[in-house]
Amino acid sequence: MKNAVRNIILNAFAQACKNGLLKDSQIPEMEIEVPRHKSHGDFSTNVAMVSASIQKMAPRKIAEAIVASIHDPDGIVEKTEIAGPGFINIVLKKSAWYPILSIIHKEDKAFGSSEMGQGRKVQVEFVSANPTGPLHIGHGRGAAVGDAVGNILAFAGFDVSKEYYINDSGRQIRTLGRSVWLRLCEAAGKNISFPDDCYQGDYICDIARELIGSEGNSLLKKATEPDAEKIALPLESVTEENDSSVDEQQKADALASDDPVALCAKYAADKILQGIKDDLSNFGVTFDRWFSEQSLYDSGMVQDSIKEYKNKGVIYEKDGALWFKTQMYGDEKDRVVVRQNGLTTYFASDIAYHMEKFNRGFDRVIDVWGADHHGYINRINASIEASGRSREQFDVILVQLVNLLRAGEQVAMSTRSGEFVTLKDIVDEVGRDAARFIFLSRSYDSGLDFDLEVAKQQTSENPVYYVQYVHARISGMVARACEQGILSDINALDNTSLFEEFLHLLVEPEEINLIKLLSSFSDVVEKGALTLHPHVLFTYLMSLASEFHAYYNKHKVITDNMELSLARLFLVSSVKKVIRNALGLLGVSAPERM
RNA sequence: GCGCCUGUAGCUCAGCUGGAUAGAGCAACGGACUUCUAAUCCGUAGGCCACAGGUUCGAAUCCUGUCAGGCGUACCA
Repeated sequence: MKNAVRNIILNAFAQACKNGLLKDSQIPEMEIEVPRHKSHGDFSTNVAMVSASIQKMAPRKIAEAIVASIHDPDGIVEKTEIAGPGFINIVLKKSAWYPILSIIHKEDKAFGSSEMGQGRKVQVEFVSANPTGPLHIGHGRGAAVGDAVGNILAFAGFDVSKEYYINDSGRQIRTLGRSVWLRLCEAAGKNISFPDDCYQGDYICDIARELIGSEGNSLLKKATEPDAEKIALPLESVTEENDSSVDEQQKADALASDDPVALCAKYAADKILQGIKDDLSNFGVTFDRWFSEQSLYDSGMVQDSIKEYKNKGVIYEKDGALWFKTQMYGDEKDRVVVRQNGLTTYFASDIAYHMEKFNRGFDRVIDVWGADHHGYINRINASIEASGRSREQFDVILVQLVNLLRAGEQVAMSTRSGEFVTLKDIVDEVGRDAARFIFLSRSYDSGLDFDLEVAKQQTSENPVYYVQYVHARISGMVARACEQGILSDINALDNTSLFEEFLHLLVEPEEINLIKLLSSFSDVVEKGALTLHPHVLFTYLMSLASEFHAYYNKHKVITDNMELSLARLFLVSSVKKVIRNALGLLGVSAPERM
């Protein structure tokens, strides 16, 4: 609808030029917006004001010229007015809105989608938590955001691929192996002192016990050998002993198959990763690809990319280490890619990974990170720019922290001690829908208070029910209409021509407001895709639900008046479809019954 | 010190690619169920949009500075 109005204005502008009412045919960036106040019409444009300097005319004069030249072949404009400093306000006829309802029914699950992305390939990488422990609440927010952003972009016409990057290489995996091995030695009856830098959580002990069970005696036997616990060395020590060099893959030594610590690492990482996959799947999040960091080493991609950047002169040697000239691209200082001891840094594989992403043909790459990683942005930006890609092709979504509360009281969490509330705990306690909806209720630029008690409540304090209730209510109404024979069956609503002749009976302000809101859904999706901010859909859903509840309380849909009932059923059924589509983008279900 | 995010109603936050009279939920107060689901609705009250300058026809929105909070600032991941 907004586009229809835009065309009318653009045509009027051109016509006004042709008639000599305007001097210059140039149209600057202008806006067609839905005004805050209903008294300002259905749409409003600032085109006259922004053209003032080009036309060298007073805004109101320009507005008059445009309004005088408006041609409205479809007869959708009720009236126009010039207001304030030069706004052109446009009021549409009620009849202009009705066709939206048929469009919603015809397009159904595709209503609101667009071709904005023109099929461009976009990758959204999110969660990507290290497989060294279960997902916690922060990962949950990242998962909800990444998944929703991906859904929205896909709906807006991008070719989206969702990806999880598995950090299955390097130091932290070695540490995981050490942690498990030490717990295993402990279980074998040894008295060990568990280092601070190892993973403290109970799940490590569980894995150690499992490992004893599945691997039988061989591991247990090794664990009882004298000094068994002493082989639990950090990655640096292992590689130093083996006189590792830059060209060697750091993982090869650390995960040698005859090393019990390496065996523990492999087992534990697989186990934990499987848990992560299960938790995400329970949370309704699926990925198109799980990408292994180790595979970048195995394929030689890491070394290749280092070589390539060396050739370009952006990687250089200093103090026995290799540095990337990130400072040249706006970072505070240059960053190390390969350390003195020959081990690559995390940055090295990230350079390779991002290079690989673009090599796979993505036009655009979006990373979703926890806000505590923001210091990393400049680095990755530098590597992408140095490879000749445009900065526009890469976005980082920084998701701010989640503050977990229970009935207003902060829940103490410490990853260090291993005492934290996992995503699984939260989903088990409050449910998937409530969790996802709350995660997406606010802009990820802001910190989020997540109160477990509120999320669990089935009251108006909990927004997810407010919206889902609309969907369930309408389902109930449609079912009743079928029982009463007003509709032959649920599918009767798909036959739009049966209803169109009665739509003129929809004259109540609440009805027109609802239709207007429905018609703006595609604008909301577009805004979400443009800004990469899913919470705009949350806000939209809340206003749509609110408008519906108000309507419901004031007017009966099913009445003795058959024709009016049909028209209203067609309206509420449209609301139902849009609610379902919008909730779907956020990964929240739309129940038929509550 | 430097960098990123945030500062809007009592609380939690929308609004920020500049627009006309500042929005919602919760909390508070007063109302509405012989009714298609009261998990709902209607009404009242609540604001120097952190502060100070600037840009312009117009600033919560953009720029600069100040203050406050969170996070970051490794040859860690």
